[in-house]
Amino acid sequence: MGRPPCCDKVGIKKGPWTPEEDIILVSYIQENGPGNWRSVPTNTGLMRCSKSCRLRWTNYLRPGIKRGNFTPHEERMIIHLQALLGNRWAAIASYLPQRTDNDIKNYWNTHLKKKMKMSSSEVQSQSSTSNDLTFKGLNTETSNSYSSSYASSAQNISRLLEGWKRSPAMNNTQAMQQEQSIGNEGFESLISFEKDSELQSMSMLETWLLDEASGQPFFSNSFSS
DNA sequence: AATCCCCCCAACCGCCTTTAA
DNA sequence: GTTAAAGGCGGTTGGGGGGAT
Repeated sequence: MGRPPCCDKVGIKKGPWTPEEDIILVSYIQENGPGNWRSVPTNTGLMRCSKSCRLRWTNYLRPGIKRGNFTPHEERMIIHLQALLGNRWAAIASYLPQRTDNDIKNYWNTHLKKKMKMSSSEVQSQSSTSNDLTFKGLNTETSNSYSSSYASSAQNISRLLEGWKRSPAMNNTQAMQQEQSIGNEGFESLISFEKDSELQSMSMLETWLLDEASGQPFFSNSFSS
């Protein structure tokens, strides 16, 4: 079976978008809203496939997208979320509403991956004497030992959390953060699961994320002394 | 000044999931 | 319940820009 790629159709344009195409797409979405991408090429006359239109909108044209350098805070969030969720860029992006999953993925692949590698090799040469590796790496620099031990437990947690429905209830702050309706991966739900020790770790991470969002490093308060 | 090399990122590809008929 | 189409996501690529030689 299988289905032919939508962009294989004859006459479909590929490659970089022109400003004219951008204008057409943006003005169409301003009038009709995003969604029903199938009808976009037909209704706009754009020689692009629906997928390409959606991607252009979500990754580039959508309002509220922050471009340019990542802040240290964003960087830390990405590192910790990647340790928690793995390469689930869309889920990670839901915690950084101003960034697209593509941006985060690119940033990870071009900057952070390298950084992590370097710091892991540094730590490997130092870590043989350290006993409390699990949270040491969370303090300022992320270490390999942190990411492997912490990630593995966190990934188990995320597996436990699979199938969670996004919480319909959202407080004001979260609602603001979710202005593009990317989705809430379960902040509130996380906090309500306190029994399981692994889930307690999860809550700690969530607390950290919330603290990070308000500019207060959680782990430096909790673990550095 | 010319060429090479590397990095970055926008966009594409292919697979999986969801939805609708 | 089945199937086809659309939507969504993560991995990958390729072209452009900029620094190094």
